[in-house]
Amino acid sequence: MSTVNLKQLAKELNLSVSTVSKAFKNSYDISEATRERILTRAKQLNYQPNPYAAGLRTQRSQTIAVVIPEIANNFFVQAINGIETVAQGMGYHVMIYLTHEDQSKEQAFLQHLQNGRVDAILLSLSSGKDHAQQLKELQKRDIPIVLFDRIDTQVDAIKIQTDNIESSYKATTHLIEAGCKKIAHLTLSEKLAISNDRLEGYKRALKDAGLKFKKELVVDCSLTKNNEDQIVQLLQKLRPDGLFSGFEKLALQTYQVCEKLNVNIPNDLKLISFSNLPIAELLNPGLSVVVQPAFEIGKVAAEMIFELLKIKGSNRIKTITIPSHLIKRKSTGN
Amino acid sequence: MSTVNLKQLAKELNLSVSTVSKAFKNSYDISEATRERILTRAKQLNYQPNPYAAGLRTQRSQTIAVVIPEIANNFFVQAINGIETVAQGMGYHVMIYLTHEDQSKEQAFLQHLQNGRVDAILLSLSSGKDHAQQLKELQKRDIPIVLFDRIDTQVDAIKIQTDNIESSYKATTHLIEAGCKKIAHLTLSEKLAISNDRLEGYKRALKDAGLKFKKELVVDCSLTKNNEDQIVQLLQKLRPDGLFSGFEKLALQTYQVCEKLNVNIPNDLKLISFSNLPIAELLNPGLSVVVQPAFEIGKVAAEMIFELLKIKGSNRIKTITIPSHLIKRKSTGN
DNA sequence: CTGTTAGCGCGTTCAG
DNA sequence: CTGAACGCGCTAACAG
Repeated sequence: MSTVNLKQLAKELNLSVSTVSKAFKNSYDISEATRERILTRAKQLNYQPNPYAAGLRTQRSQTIAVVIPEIANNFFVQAINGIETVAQGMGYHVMIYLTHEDQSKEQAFLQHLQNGRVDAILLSLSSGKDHAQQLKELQKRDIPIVLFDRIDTQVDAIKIQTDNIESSYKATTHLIEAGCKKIAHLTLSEKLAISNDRLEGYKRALKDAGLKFKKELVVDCSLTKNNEDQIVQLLQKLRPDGLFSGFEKLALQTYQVCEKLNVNIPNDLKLISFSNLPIAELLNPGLSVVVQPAFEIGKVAAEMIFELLKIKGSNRIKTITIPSHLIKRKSTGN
Repeated sequence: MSTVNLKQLAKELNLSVSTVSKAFKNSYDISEATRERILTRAKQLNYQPNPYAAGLRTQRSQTIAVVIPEIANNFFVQAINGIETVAQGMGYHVMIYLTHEDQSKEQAFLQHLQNGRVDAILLSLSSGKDHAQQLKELQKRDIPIVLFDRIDTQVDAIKIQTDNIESSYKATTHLIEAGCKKIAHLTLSEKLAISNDRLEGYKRALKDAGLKFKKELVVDCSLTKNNEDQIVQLLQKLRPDGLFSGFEKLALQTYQVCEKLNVNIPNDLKLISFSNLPIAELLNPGLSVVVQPAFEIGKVAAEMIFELLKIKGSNRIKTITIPSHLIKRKSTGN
């Protein structure tokens, strides 16, 4: 705790608290001379106004919360980067809450954060069941929420996402063009819009290419914790020649499985995945990737938050979509 | 802001504020009956005590700050994970501040954070010049600081790090055992203890193996932003057969350069690096890695913070070292 | 231009 | 067992 406070500083200067206080805010209303004097002494004593006391008065914490499923995920890392950049520019502070894909924890956070600790919440949903109900509760309060990436279509809130359907369509088409006839798809929870959209893009691409959609080629990896087994099953029993993973983590697990099973990438299996691994296109031989504009999404989401904080109330619902980037890898392509 | 406050809740119940307040803290001193009544009604109205008002009274924010150079770095991500885990368990909140390797920004944060916004600071230094002076200033205040990973030997504070010298020794020795005769080393700022230690381990390994240390084989990548050029120079002019990178980012850049220059890893160049990339040993063919116990370091650092917060004042300086893990890659090894 | 006063929402003596 | 009253550090009328 800052040891010197407003009262002490005022006494030092033989001024009243309000005068000193105003010297920091209203540049007018205070003579330049005394203002100078106050600021100098304040610097000397290293006076730091207590933000919470100020916030108590102004009803603002200058803080936003970022609630995300996990942080060991390059998408979220880059998103945080974007968020933090914007927040820093606005003089705001960023709190991080990790739900670890635990929906009850997510709910607890959101509930708790209604207490005024933060002015707004940036939320990316955990892969649990429908969040609509719980989010509607929060909509009633006046604390703004912006959903990003892992959104829920049912909820009326601002949403920032990427073009999941289109990107998935392109990714799947990429595999088809590379000669794949039997393309598997790895996905997370069916309850997430993001999963459904990616599945949808995959389906459409198959359809447009005249390939049949087979349900058994789609593996939902959210239910069990042991996704590896599911992937092993998929590869061994169905022997797909292409695989489109909707999520980086699942692609990485696929790599591991392939190594174990002696499945050669890209000869035996061509792989493409959503991923924000640093220079993924370099490190992953044979892996084409769909790179989400994570930093941008974070940035835009944060900007929306600050817009909302200014125009409190004008909560026109809108969804912003920022396209992803498909990076093709030669070795997959032939 | 939580719409219902203590006063309103008290009025609802025909009780005084203090009674209600005590119902939440002192389980004694309040009859079980009224306590029950209060808690139920509180839940109904979704009463959330304002943490800042409470903190104003108790002089605690229940918040810790994590000040780090960057977040697009797997070490820091995992460290945050560890920190957040511990903090969450303690009911604490975590604020993130990214200095982007900008020392003036770092200083500004540390300065600013003296205002009571956080109870303690977890700090990993940016790669600037000596931090000793600036940190000593902060030592005078009563806000605890724990340094982790990127520490400064000059400062009297608790420090959590890994066994940089030993790990680097092992890593370099690994290259030597793989037959390398001319081993380069990539490092960051000389001002960071971590860089020096890693360099030191490298030197010792060379010495013990009877290899001469050559200054030109060591590239300090902190000064210029275009590290790639430096690496290109190194590889083209000196043609090392082994390379030990002290930092993940530099190893990744080396990969890129090698691809451009058509240098084959591991045939032409054997590579080993500190890295916390997810399953780095899988994704990076030919790359042996030194994996830092990032999560553990974060956890221990956070635990130290909470110990400090309890035993305020007893700031016995100590350094905790947690060993890294060397993962050898067959392809490097022969 | 400066000072007085009254809260922001909560915790905490101290009476009763 | 309960309530009245004060103060945490600061802002914002309102006076002067």
